[in-house]
Amino acid sequence: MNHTINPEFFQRSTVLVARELLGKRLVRKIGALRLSGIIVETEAYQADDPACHAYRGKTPRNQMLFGPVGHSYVYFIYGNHFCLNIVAREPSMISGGILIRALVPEEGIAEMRIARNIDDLQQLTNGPGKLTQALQISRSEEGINITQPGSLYIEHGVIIAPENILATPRIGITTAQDKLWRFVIKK
DNA sequence: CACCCGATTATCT
DNA sequence: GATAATCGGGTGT
Repeated sequence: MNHTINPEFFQRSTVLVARELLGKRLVRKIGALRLSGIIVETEAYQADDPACHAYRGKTPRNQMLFGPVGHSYVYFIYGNHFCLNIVAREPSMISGGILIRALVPEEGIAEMRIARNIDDLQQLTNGPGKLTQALQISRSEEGINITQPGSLYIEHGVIIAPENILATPRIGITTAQDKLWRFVIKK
């Protein structure tokens, strides 16, 4: 499965889309170079959720979360790292997005090792800031429509059986820890 | 305009 | 397993 995803896919419950993004392939094209990996960890953030950037209203930084679904939202955190989100929400929700937390590298592994300055395959894209570094994603990759082929998009990838998906509290936040909105593929 | 803190990572032990 | 590093944005003065 290597074709892109319908925009309607992202116009559903943010939590549902976060779960269904597992197994999809994230593709980054830089000229003739193609880098990709299978999404194996996501987190959902939506408007009525204190942990969501958009919870306290629209600002220049988070406005993408209120914008069209199926587009990228990139933010800078801890003074060092970029994190990649995909805008997704049901029509009744004002904002929402899904943090892509980890990939299993597929194509362009040699290029990723150079970008990361590290050899260990396990460490290449196993964190939100790590995968953006490996795929060379920064603020200039914000606002891209990831439902059509371009410099950044998502393909169908592989099917993940429901029994292989684990739901847990989200990482690195202090509120709403009762919400099991982090999804990972069991190893 | 100053202060505070964060959806993290690398680099130790 | 623990901790320092690091700086842009949000919030309030």
